[in-house]
Amino acid sequence: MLADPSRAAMVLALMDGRPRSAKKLALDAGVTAQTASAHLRKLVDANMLVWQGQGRSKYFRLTGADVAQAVEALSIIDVQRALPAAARELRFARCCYDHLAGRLGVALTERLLRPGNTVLRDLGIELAALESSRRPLFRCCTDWTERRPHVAGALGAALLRRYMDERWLATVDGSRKLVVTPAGRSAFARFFALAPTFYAPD
Amino acid sequence: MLADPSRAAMVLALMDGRPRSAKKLALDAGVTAQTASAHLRKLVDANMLVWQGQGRSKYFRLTGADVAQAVEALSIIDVQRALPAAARELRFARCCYDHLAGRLGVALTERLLRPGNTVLRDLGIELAALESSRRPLFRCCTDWTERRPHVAGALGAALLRRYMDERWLATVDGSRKLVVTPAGRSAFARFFALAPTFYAPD
DNA sequence: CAAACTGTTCGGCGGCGGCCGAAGTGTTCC
DNA sequence: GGAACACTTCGGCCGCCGCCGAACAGTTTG
Repeated sequence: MLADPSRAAMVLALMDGRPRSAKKLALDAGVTAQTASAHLRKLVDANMLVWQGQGRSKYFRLTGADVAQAVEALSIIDVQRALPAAARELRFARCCYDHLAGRLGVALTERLLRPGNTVLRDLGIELAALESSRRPLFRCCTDWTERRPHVAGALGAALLRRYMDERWLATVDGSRKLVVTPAGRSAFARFFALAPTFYAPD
Repeated sequence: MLADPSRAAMVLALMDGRPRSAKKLALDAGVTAQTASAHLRKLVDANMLVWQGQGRSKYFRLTGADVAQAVEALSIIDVQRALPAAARELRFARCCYDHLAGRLGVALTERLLRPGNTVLRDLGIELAALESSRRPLFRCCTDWTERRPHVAGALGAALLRRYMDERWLATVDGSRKLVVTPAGRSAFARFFALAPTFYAPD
């Protein structure tokens, strides 16, 4: 499924967890609508995508976070070689379906797990409320560019939602890439004790 | 790379971490030697396999445990559907490169993490000795058939080695599949408090 | 040395599958 | 109603790539 460049482009475009129309995905992949239609059908048959009709459009999204994780896992092979510039930026911060991944995701997770920290309380995140959802509260999702864990599951999703709501992170041209806003730097410093030097390039 | 059935068969055959000759891999994939040679060259160029010459033979193995994990991650999509009989058995216990995965791997890991347990001491496994190696001592590798973590890294490898040395687990016809011996049942009950009912079919 | 064996390169065949143009269904908007 | 739009189906083209047979290079065995 992912071996075909067009299908890979479509799935990659959906990696931020937001639905897209068939037309948009065709443009992303650089193929005509009828070619895209065939590909999307295959991806749906393979249980990787689901869709929802709305008017005359069909909106597709990944079946679940696990599909995104499987796709992320594949990046490991490319990591070995020199990365193109665009991919380098992805390493710093990106959406993995509905939670935060990359260097930043790993660093924040590490702070979150430090004994005695009060990050969740400071942020006002209620674990009890999240536990009502059917999905697991906490999942450790191995970050394939960093080779270290970051937080996924309901908590991971709630945290990313919060970062976005507060405008600490912003999306870049509709891709999975994320950038830290000035407000975000200040907030991550306050809540997570993240030093300014963290943002320096390698 | 993995989209081709022949290459997939070769990589799958190497998932237990042991090297195999080009000829053996050609047989596993059901193709002639010259076809296999072309595939193996591609897999090496893609940094997925490495080889080592020995006499007139070339022995191939996976580049590392991370490649195995990426391959494991892909199985998630198939898990959704009805599994063929052979795959069902893989779910119970298998090698993931050099450590134990599947239901059994997850269960033993869970016991290992219980507060106050003395499993490592009982087994006589020296963490200090493992720390000398360059690879991480402990890695949490998400089990893609169980969706729960099992132990990887140097410790995971040391544990599997121990299970095999003690003949608690045995390989089945050279595949990744593992079966628990009678001695293994008794040992896992003693050291890990694993109930006999654990082995009952779903 | 020849014989046997492992792995490789070369050349050519064949088929799967991705691609598009054209035409058809259903929806929205005026 | 008709025009514009989103998506699908059909048919046919084309190219990539996996496959093998044949021939070749290097190693082991007698």
